[in-house]
Amino acid sequence: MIKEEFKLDNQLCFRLYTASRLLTQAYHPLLSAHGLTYPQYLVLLVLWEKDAQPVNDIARRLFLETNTVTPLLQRMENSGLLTRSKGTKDARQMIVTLTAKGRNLQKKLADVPATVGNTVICEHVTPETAPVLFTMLDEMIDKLSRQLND
Amino acid sequence: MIKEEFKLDNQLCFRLYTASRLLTQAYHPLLSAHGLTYPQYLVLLVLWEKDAQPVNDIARRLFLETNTVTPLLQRMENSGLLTRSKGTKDARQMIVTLTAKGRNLQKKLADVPATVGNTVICEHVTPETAPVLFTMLDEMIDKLSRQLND
DNA sequence: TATATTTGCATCGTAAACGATATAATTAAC
DNA sequence: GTTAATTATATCGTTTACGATGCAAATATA
Repeated sequence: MIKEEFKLDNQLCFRLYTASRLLTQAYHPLLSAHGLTYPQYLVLLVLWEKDAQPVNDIARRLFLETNTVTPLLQRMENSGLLTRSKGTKDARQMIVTLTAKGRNLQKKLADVPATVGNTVICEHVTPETAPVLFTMLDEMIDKLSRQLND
Repeated sequence: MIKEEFKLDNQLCFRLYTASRLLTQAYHPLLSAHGLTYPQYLVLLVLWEKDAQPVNDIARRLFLETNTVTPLLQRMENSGLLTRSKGTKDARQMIVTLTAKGRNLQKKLADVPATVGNTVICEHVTPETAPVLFTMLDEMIDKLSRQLND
């Protein structure tokens, strides 16, 4: 008999991995209609909150490495969503700025959050219980990101 | 001002995506010491529970497509963890079977679940509260996997 | 000020993910 | 019993992720 800890049904990581992938897939039809991928959508969320950020700030906000974000931004630049230009204060930085096309996508994607939100609602995950889930995930993210940066 | 629904801090999917990635990174040193990746570890979990399964069963168990699992299994075959052989009953199937090396890894990875388990424990995520989190994630996975298969 | 270290970004290689498509084997329909 | 539809894998192309490494600019140190 297999040890309890090795059963797939007892794995938190597998659940997170699966839920993340499936929920990302739920975004797919909504985003691909506008030529976007989910990580590209995340970059837009970051820049809609605060435009004209260096690569490093975007990467840190998303808990990603710059070697993941750089090519991602290059593709978004190629599709006309943003521009990348050398920083004036610090010449090492690349400042990422939304184009009009990138800004306007916010209006076109206005119903994405609600649409996806509706697809995840179930018995124990509702607008009322979401804060509990958010707290648990936030604490884990906080602890893990600390530990991985040592 | 950005709409509330677009704020990164209000996104469930981003939390799941981040928690999943960071927790997977926590597995990395433990698994790479044995030449494994996290998805490969998941395949081992599946096969340790039940050996000699067709590709399709493994893929369904992991909520993955066969075009993801096939190359994954090919790499694991190349590293000597398993063998793939045509099914006798149904010649279309590829039956995946662990080698001695693949089976023995279970002993060598014996402390992985506990080690990773300790790294995620935080105020609101403990062995006592885990079932709540499991239920929420399971319901979401169940609902999403249904919706995506229509 | 010259040198060493750090920082910000980029490039490269490998391994997932996944949509689209192809191919062979099985099953269904006629 | 052919032909059509389905099923089980596999292949291909594109986009992430991420470790390792490189390079130029900025900062710290001698």
